[in-house]
Amino acid sequence: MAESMSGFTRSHRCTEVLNAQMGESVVLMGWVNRRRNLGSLIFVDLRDRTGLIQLLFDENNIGAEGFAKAETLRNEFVIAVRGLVQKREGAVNESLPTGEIEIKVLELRILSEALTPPFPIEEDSQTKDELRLKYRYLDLRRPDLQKNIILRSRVAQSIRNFMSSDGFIEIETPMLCKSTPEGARDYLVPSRVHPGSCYALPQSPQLFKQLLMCAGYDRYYQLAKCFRDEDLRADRQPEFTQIDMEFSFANAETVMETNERLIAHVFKEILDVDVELPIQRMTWQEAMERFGSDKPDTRFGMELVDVTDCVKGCEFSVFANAAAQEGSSVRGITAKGMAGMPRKKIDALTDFVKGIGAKGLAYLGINEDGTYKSSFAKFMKEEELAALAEEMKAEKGDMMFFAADTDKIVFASLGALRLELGAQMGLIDESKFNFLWVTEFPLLEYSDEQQRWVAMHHPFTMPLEADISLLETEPWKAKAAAYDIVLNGVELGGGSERIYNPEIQEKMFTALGFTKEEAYDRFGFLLDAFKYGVPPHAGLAYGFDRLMMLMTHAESIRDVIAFPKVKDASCLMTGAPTPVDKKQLKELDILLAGAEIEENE
RNA sequence: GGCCCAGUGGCUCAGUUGGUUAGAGCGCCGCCCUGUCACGGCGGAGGUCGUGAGUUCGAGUCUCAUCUGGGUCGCCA
Repeated sequence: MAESMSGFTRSHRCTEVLNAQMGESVVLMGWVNRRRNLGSLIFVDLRDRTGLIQLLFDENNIGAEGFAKAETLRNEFVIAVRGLVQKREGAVNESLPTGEIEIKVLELRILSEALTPPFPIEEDSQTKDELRLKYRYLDLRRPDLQKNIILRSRVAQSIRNFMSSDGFIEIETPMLCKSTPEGARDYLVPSRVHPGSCYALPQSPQLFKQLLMCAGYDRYYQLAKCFRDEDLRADRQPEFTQIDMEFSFANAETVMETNERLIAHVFKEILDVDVELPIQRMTWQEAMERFGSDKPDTRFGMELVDVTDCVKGCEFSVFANAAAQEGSSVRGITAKGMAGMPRKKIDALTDFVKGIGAKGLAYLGINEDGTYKSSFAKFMKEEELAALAEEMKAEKGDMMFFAADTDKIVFASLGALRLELGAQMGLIDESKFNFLWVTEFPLLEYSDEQQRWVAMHHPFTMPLEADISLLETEPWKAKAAAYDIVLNGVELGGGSERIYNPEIQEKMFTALGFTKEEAYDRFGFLLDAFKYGVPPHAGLAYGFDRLMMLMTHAESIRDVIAFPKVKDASCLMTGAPTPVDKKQLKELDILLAGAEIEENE
């Protein structure tokens, strides 16, 4: 039987009692975290979002009736107590901030009883995600998750404070937008008033923020909800939050400089971490050559080495063929001290890179006695192997791995292998925050699916000034005035200078294979806007969830989002998405393939 | 869409080469206990092994299919 809290006003949260005087009367409310019944003494750890405090129930204080009620308390009951703050008579609990004090309870109200939870409400949950997400409201009671969610709020506040004081205006942009087939798949929202037509949920506020620049708001930012109907990953949800910003009369330099100050501000304020400024910069080309990735984890070395020249004309045809072909190469990485790696493990790594797209993995280990252990040594001369080892800077006891294929596959497989080995060998210092700007991305990339060149970033990305002329001749060689911010090998965010010159924009559309009509059909409102006076502008957007994941050292993005979705984009708690009422569909004038159709209704 | 991993009392797991009544810890229920804090002691309930089919004298264990969750490739301008 639930009791009323009438007459009770909470005086403190649990750990806030530390601010109270000894002997002071307090009123606390919260959840029963654990009870310890000693017979005629009952201890209860009361929990709220601030932590725990011990309650003492003694018949001498609370009376027979109150004590009998205390005996019925179970985990997760919601209770209110009135009592006195006192020093503990027994031992101090060193592991609690409130470990020296307790509340001598004089009055107890049971505000809400609780079923036994389906899994323990405790830190470092071992429970399967499936169950945690079904009962997310219970999962969210766990202290580590509460810590993440509360930290997220603090980070958001810190960002807002910085942006506001740096002259940015927070502006909301629409959730119901125009669908544009470029980019990720849209979530569509059918229109009732316009049968057959749909809104799209925004993949990002990109076009709106550019229009805000046209409108003269100069510096905009927003914590924007974004939606992409693509498959999920450990760091990808179908709906997520961007820290989105745009600057007028600014170039990449200004954007990067401002964001370095933002990052330093947030990391100092929230984590007391000093981010060394300026943040290191690296061109896309350099990132690929050295790390095989456009988002390198610079917390450890094991960089890629190009040995194409070294193996040209050797007898090992896999190497020789790749070395001879334009756009292909042979590259390697050296795993220090791993020459003794068992064959089984090498095979596992080979399977690993095959999963990335490589055809195989060549290895060359130098045993302590100077002999080789290798998948290809028999095809090569002793001096060729020695030259290869020297190029790789490998010594006795080291293991080298090589990939020979198109550059794209070589980079992808060695980049992934490097991360895998780095993790396996324990080379990664998890306490580090290594930021990095990756600049000068290619403007275009080839889409195998669409059989054409598409914008790597988006179609409004400005080419580097020196490359503008390439747009009409060899657009695939053009580089973009785009930049990504990378943290510990995770793409935190990206941005670019935008095209504001209609002639360049037209060339860009041409390079992408759009006719002028198609371009106007999709983006006419933006192109029109640019005719009425547009400032040069540039911007950036971060994945806020990813930022939080890294700041909290969470393993999954789900651990920093209150109500995340699972792999197939459904919500295990609410069951969304669900079939909808036929009446709703009828109003929207839509037929769904999966829905039952009954004509005579 | 492909590949990989997992699914055994409420939770987390063990379960040997297929072989009697499927185990443990925690939790839960009951009794006892005045200084516990992962309280302690005694007793108890609770699972047919995700689902379906197959192989077999016999399946938690082997095979196939399927469902659920996780990871990853494709995808994510």
